[in-house]
Amino acid sequence: MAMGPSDGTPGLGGTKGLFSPVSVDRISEVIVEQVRLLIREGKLVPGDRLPSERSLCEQFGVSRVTVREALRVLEASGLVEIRVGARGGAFVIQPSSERVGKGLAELMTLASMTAGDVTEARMVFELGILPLVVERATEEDIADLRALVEQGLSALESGSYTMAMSAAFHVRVASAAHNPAIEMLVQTFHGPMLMSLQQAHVAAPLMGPRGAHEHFELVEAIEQRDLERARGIMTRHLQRTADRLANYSDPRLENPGGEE
Amino acid sequence: MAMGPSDGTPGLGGTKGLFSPVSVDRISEVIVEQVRLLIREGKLVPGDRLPSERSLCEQFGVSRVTVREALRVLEASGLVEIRVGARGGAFVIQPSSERVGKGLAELMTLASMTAGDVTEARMVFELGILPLVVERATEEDIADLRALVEQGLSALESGSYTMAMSAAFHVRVASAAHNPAIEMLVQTFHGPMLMSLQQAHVAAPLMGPRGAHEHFELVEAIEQRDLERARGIMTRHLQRTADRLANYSDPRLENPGGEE
DNA sequence: TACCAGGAATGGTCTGACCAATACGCTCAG
DNA sequence: CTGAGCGTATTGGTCAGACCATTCCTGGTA
Repeated sequence: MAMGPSDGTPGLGGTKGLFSPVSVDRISEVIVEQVRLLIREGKLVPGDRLPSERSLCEQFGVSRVTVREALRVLEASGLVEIRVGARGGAFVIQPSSERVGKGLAELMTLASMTAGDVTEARMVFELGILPLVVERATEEDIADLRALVEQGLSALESGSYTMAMSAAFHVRVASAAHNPAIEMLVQTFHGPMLMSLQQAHVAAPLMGPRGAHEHFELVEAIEQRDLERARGIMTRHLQRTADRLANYSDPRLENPGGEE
Repeated sequence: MAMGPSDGTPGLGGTKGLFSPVSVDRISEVIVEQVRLLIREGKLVPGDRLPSERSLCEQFGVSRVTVREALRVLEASGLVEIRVGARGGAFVIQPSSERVGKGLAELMTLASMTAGDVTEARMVFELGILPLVVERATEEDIADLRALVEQGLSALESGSYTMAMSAAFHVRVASAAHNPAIEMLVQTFHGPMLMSLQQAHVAAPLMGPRGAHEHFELVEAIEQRDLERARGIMTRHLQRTADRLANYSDPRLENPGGEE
């Protein structure tokens, strides 16, 4: 008999008469908010499993549809991961820098930003963190960077160099600053960058032997803790990227085709 | 009679035998991807209205539940906005810097970042953009900033100064760089910052008359296109914030209570 | 002309069912 | 006793049809 939210018991037991806001809208949103809060408070930590959908229905006093919509939102927000089958369910996950950056990249792609905007912001940031990187890079960081350079060089020879490889290098450099916020942001920058460049099929021209060699030199400078040299190399490297990008008529990211 | 996805017609007409990937999972995800693509391609632009749920059901050949789950994901991703009532439906929205920053702030809050991490990244960025700001700030920018400073001063007198006001000032400064990517990032930084600070009830001590005066001076420096002075002021300003933050035992953002 | 009531469009929710994927445990053969 | 294999229970994914709440528009009435 489909009791709607109009009768006395809208589902969330105990809300008789003392609603806090005006919110009568969207029960699923209330559920989302509750779970979000539990996660933020640490009552739910990554790895924890939420009750099954059917169980949540009972606890919240709502139908399965509503619970499922809430779970969809939580999943889309990157807070939980849903697995099917027995012992499945919604598991709280650790929002990794990678995951976060990816979601943001999606939105940046759609925002009103030009490739030039992104490049400019990138220059500010990647140059700004160099002091930190030069100061804090560990041997492991440098070893990883060397490996990436090697990998890049051989890929370049075989003609299989991709923008993703360049992005990986820059992100790894940033991670040597040993600051999660910085790492995430650099990662974020490369998302929309990649999309734009790959769609325009300009990966190869952007990264010639010269670029690869600059990567090599940069690692060297970092290893020698030579900030000025590192800064010089990075400036040249990014500036060249910016210049080449400009030659592609600076297409808006959300419309890689360009139409002028 | 509830035809499941097991019979010959799993819903999305025309997929007989030529699936591209292995993806048979989650029909709603396919719908999300289609809409996402349409938006990215510009076939759907902000303001456009998607067909009604019932109409989408027919077009996709799926049930309303499935369509609704897809819409939930799109909504959570900040791509559409859903309005009820006649002439309602799902409307494509322009992903504003504000909206994007908010979503990211949520995730940053949960990621493993300390307030110190965020502050450090903020220093790198806000200092790095100063040259752009000093160069590009328009009269309108400066007028806005002056207004914000005024507002801050009077709020300070009446004891009603909030961190949100400080955040608004810094974001407005960043927007004077006239680069959407930069503006969004600064906005993003202030999200988790605010949460952390407000929960710790340290808004007031962080922003005394001295901080307000620094805001004033900064605007002045920008107006005079005096990069060095602006840089000096900003450095002092942020450094002081960082120092005070450190006194609060650098609590992890996701656990403002601190437990050491 | 101005206002208000009714209707139509649309999202929000409910119910109850079935299918698909998965993991656990039991049975039976070796 | 051990291992392989097959059920079976659990759980998410989907469907169908229904009703309610909100909102806008239209047409009738004062």
